[in-house]
Amino acid sequence: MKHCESCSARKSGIFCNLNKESLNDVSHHKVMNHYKKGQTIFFQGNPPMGLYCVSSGKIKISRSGNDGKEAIIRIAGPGDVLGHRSLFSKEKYEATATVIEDSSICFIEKNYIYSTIQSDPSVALNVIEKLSRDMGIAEKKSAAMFQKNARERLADLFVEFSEDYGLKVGDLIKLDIRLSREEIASLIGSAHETVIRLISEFKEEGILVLEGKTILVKDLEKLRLFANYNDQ
Amino acid sequence: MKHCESCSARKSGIFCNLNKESLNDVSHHKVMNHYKKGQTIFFQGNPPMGLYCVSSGKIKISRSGNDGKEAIIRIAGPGDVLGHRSLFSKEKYEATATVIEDSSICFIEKNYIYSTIQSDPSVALNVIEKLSRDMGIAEKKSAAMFQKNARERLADLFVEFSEDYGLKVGDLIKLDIRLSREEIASLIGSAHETVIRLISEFKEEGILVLEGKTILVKDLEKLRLFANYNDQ
DNA sequence: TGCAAAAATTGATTTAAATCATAATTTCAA
DNA sequence: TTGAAATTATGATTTAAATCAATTTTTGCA
Repeated sequence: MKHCESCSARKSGIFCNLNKESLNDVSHHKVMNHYKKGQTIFFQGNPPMGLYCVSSGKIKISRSGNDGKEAIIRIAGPGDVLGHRSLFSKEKYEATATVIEDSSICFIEKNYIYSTIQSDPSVALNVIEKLSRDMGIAEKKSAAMFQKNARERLADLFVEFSEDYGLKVGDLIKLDIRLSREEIASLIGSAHETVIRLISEFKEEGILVLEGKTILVKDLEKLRLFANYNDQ
Repeated sequence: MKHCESCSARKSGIFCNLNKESLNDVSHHKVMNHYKKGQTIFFQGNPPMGLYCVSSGKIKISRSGNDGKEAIIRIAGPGDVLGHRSLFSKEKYEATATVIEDSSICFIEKNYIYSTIQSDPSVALNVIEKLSRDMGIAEKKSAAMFQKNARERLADLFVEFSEDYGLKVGDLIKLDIRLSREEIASLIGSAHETVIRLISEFKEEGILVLEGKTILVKDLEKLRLFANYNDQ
């Protein structure tokens, strides 16, 4: 069994301030599961029984509309917590979590989470801080859907990906995340054909380089400019 | 000085579980201010010094895009807390809070908030629950911007207003909130002309009744249908 | 390895909603 | 009370992006 103490994802999680002893306690209350690409961790509509702590891999959190159109809320990676929102608001899951890259995810039981929050103010504060940050991101995204056009939203996403999943390859930044054009479209709220067209535009303009279907960023500054300003 | 114990807004706030003694303590650490319509409580970009607790009135929380286009994140009313998100995430305000109806708002200092959260787990849990609920609302809204058209989003908004600000007037529901068409447009992410056109369509279809510029809902069920209700 | 299914691409067409333009109505301060 | 400014309302025009359609490429599994 992998121990929390040695989990590379711990430093950014909600248990980051715990001492060795408390962390050991958490370790004994978690169960680690391994998921293959395509598997579902939880479904929209189900009741939460605890929370999930991502050790490795990538997961998409999505909501399906009544016409079947999927909207991807966010992508979660190592150190991220899943299902906490519904757990704490005492509602059913309002989104579905699907693994997009083989993942190792720890499950921690509801009761244990609540008792830890109540007994350790630092955990409570971490949860509050995390929720607040996520809230800011959600609000920003919601405003962007209205204030920015598809090109700006896509540039936004690629800037974000460069920061979160960017690997240096020569003077390029390789985006180490495999999403279909359809999924990218669901992230920025557009049709997949639009994403394809915009990607080839960015390629024409020397901002992106394509290597098969992986995307490499050639000119991050230009991308940032496109994401932030509205001049065309 | 108005005491928290007698504040009609308390029951829904983050201090709702406090005993008389603790509540008295909160009372002595707050300052109540009165704001006139149009005044600003805090500006996007400023650093938060504490949080605001709405006793009465209504406030709009908005973000301005780089082209000056305003997006209204939400409307806050009695019992709502403002500025907590930025306070807890230790970021600058990412939105501006403007009073749209004369309001009485209590300010509570940052340090006091933090010490209360750390000493009283029930307050921490209330904050966590509130943030989680708000987060769900924000995510739902963000998905709706993509999955629903302007008509559905406007119907959504009026259903929400019926629940939050609806007053029974005969067999109609009067929406007790005064927003310009422009502000309504900024709430659903559309142009104000679109809102005007949709409102008159709804009037034609016998769903809404206009009395001057106040809106009354005549057929809430039909409105719900139009909103394409998708709650869990 | 081959082949069917899925995904990506490109082009043509449509459409929802933005923008532009103008007029009517309301609001509010002098 | 009145007149200018703001808001609401309607119509015409434009446009960004969706949808539809057809082809090529990639993927994964039998």
